[in-house]
Amino acid sequence: MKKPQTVALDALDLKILRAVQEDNLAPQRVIGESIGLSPPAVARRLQNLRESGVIRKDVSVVDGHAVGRPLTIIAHVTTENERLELLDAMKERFLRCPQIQQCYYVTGDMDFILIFNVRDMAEYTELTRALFFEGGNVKSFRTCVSMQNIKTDGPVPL
Amino acid sequence: MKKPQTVALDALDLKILRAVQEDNLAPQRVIGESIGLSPPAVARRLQNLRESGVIRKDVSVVDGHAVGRPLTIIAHVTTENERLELLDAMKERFLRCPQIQQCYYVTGDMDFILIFNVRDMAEYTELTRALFFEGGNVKSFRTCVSMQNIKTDGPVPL
DNA sequence: CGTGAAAAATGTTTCGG
DNA sequence: CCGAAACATTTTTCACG
Repeated sequence: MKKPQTVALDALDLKILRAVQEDNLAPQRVIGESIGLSPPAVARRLQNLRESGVIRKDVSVVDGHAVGRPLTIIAHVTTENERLELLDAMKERFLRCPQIQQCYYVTGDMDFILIFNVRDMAEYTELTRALFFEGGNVKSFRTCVSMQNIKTDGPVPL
Repeated sequence: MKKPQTVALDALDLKILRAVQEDNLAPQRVIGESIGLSPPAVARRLQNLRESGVIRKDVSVVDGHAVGRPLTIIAHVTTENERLELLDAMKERFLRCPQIQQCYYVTGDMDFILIFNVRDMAEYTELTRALFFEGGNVKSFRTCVSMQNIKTDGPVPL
């Protein structure tokens, strides 16, 4: 699974990507029919797209509410010190935390933006203790609770 | 595809969910072996999980860099007026915008948090014009550019 | 509810254009 | 690089414990 910066993608590849971003369990025959290509051709292109890393992975999307984790929380974290080792340590900590679904290192005065998926407020509070207070190198953080997840995991626009 | 609030999930269902959140193309035989279950048993459980909406969808995850959309931008939007119709109109606008990958309606003084996936800054600037300035009902907004996507699309913790 | 073996569908490989 | 046919795997169905 290499990661070349640019892979040549023609119009057919884009159509395939659009299709599998909606449903990657659709038979290649169905995908092929919708874009005018035979199943083997679709298979070959999909294999290339996966091996070249254009398709990073193939997953089921699980509903948080249905599995007892209804809360989405967005946290903004500003760091105390921006020394590289300290930042890397923070990234590692965020990466390891299963309740952190997404983590971005951003410009501006909020250095990290984190998106949590938790059972309830108590679980989040406990996490902030471990991650922000005892974790170190956190100057301040701000918490936003999502009242409505309007859109989640949208496809990459093509 | 119903959406009951709570579905009874036993330990085996959770193991299956953990597996397909990593790779939903893995043969049911492989999943079954890793948790001590026969392929048909895995199949039935997966079908139930999909029909009950616990598994919302099955998708390929596409690398934004590889398809010419390397920029991730987080925008915080505060609304002018919180009348329901106006908020709904905004949600609709954000939903329809393909470059908006995620949209949350949150507590606090930032009413919306948006995550964009765009080609370059010019595209984002153009979008802000259409969505925020000409769109109406936006009091102010703040832009954060992601310098590093530490973690994206993590699994729901189980 | 899980198991095991047939049947149907899907995915893969081969080969000729 | 595509497509048609042969081939291998997987998914599904069904009878049974």
